[in-house]
Amino acid sequence: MEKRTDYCGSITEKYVGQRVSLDGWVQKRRDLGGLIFIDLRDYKGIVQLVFNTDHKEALEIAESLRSEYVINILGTVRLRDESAINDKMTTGKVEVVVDTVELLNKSVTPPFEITDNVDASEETKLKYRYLDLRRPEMQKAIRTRAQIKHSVHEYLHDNGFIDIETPNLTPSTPEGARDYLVPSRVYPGHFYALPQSPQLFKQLLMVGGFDRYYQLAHCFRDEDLRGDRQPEFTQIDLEMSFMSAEEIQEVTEGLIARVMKDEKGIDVKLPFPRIDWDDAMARYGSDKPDIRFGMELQDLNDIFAESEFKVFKGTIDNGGHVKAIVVKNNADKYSRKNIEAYQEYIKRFGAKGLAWLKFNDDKITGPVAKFITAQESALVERLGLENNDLVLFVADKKKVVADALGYLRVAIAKELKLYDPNEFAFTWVVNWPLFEYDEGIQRWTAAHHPFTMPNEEDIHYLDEDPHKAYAQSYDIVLNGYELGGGSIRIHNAEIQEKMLKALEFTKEKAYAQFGFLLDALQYGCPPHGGLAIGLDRFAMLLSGKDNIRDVIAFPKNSNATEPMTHAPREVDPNQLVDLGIEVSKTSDK
RNA sequence: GGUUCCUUGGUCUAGUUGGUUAGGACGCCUGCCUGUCACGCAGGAGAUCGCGGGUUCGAUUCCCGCAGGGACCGCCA
Repeated sequence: MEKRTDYCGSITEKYVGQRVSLDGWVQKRRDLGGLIFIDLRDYKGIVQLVFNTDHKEALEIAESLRSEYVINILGTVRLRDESAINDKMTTGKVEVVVDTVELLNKSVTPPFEITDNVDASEETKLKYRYLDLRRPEMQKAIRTRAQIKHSVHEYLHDNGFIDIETPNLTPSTPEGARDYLVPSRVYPGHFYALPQSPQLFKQLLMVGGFDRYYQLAHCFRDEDLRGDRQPEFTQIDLEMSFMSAEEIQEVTEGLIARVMKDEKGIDVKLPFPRIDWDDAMARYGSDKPDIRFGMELQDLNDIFAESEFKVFKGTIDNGGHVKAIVVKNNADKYSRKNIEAYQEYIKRFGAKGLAWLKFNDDKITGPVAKFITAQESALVERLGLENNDLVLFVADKKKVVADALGYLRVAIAKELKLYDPNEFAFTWVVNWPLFEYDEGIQRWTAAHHPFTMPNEEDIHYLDEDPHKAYAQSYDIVLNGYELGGGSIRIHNAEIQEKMLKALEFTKEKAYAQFGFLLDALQYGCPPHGGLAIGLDRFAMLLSGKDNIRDVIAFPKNSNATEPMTHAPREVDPNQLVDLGIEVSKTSDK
């Protein structure tokens, strides 16, 4: 086997006349008889090889080559004839005349072609992930991810952060996401949990005197998957002592700016805009607003408070909201049928209906127009209606209005291409509520996590009316995705105990679960805070993908299984005996 | 846990009043071809129509159940 001198994708005019040795996979063979062309591929690209009767032995081997065979060749680079130039290839002006070829390995016929325009199903691609990974766009995405990690390590190292690993076998805590449990053999009936995040450990590192910690931490959450959620994922995890929320955000902005520069060549504008959580919900119907376009939600309660239109007035009288978005100059693109399809869709958020009207020739039309004639002029003025505008109303409870209109705003902007898909719009969402009400379990839970510091001026609410408190927490949002989030933590044992009490922890329960933290807070814990950025989502967005599967080498499918290795699998009964575990029949799937 | 859609050669798919030789494209195999790059030409192989049951003279097609897959809601401190 000849030592490789160059990569296929880098052979250009500069190489003309040079003798090269290339390794790669056979992309395509075009056999013209006494002349054979082979496209040879490596991760840098494809170059055309020529086999002809000048080198009969090589030609003979070339006849037997098939897709994905692995070969090494020796040959000479030459310019193609003017008529044979292929503008679609970066190597299209040249070709390599092969005199010697060695077959390094055969391949059976692959289940799908190794190309970016692959038409195989997601399932097939995952089953043959090692082939999927050979595709150029996958190579690019996984390499982008690696580059981001490299930039992160450099930036954080240069800024005095130290990389510390925290345990993966940790205690389970019932707050938050469902844990992946790992049974203990030594103590049957006892379990470790895989970390949902290194939260408590990084706080303890602050107590331990490492005032700038970071880690590319693997995290595990046993919850159902989405396009931007996998059961195991990686966080760029940061924690700092003696820093304010603003200072932590500044460091984070520097980190993001560095990655954007390294990976995309983009100089992002700093600082990123900040928006209060309350405003984000009111204006965008989302705690992770996509600010690349407008179409903000408009509150119309004052206009419709005395309306005869019962649907609106009734909602307002019951403490609900009437809000609308205006689709500018595109009313003609939306038929009654389109709008009813959207109405059907938003029912999943609990919306009972979708009222709408169109504005043309200085008047409103549509099914609800006749009910709101009294408010027409006020509405036209408030919304600044112009010809061919479409107005979509949702009247309901606050959360339903936000969910439904927040969804419609994004879906319609995407449909009408109201933003540049190559733009990267970062924003901070700050000043979150400290608590949120969980309808499912009928109690208040921590909006961020139980170790989040309330705003200074709200600390007194912890004793009086905890649910009025806002928190020193912040999310970093990119193009409508929650890229990361963090907070200033509670460093005072007294406040931490009040917080746990507000969450209805008894003192005993609090100590049983978080005793080590409560203890640590008493030994001179420095003020501290931090945040974590989802590496997978960041890589996904920088790669222009819409699923984090595409930036994870071996991801799970949407049912949290892995079609290639068939994880999770049943285990040998003896393993269960060792662990003192019995699988109940009813849970057997 | 729920809603909804899907499952036909290796891959992607067409297929309705229930009777078809289950059609196409790409891929694969054989032969021919010295300027192809979506090479071309000629020929060929390859499908128990996801599994089980039901209705029917007859089911890829209709019904029920199951399995697998996708999207979404819940869930994701």
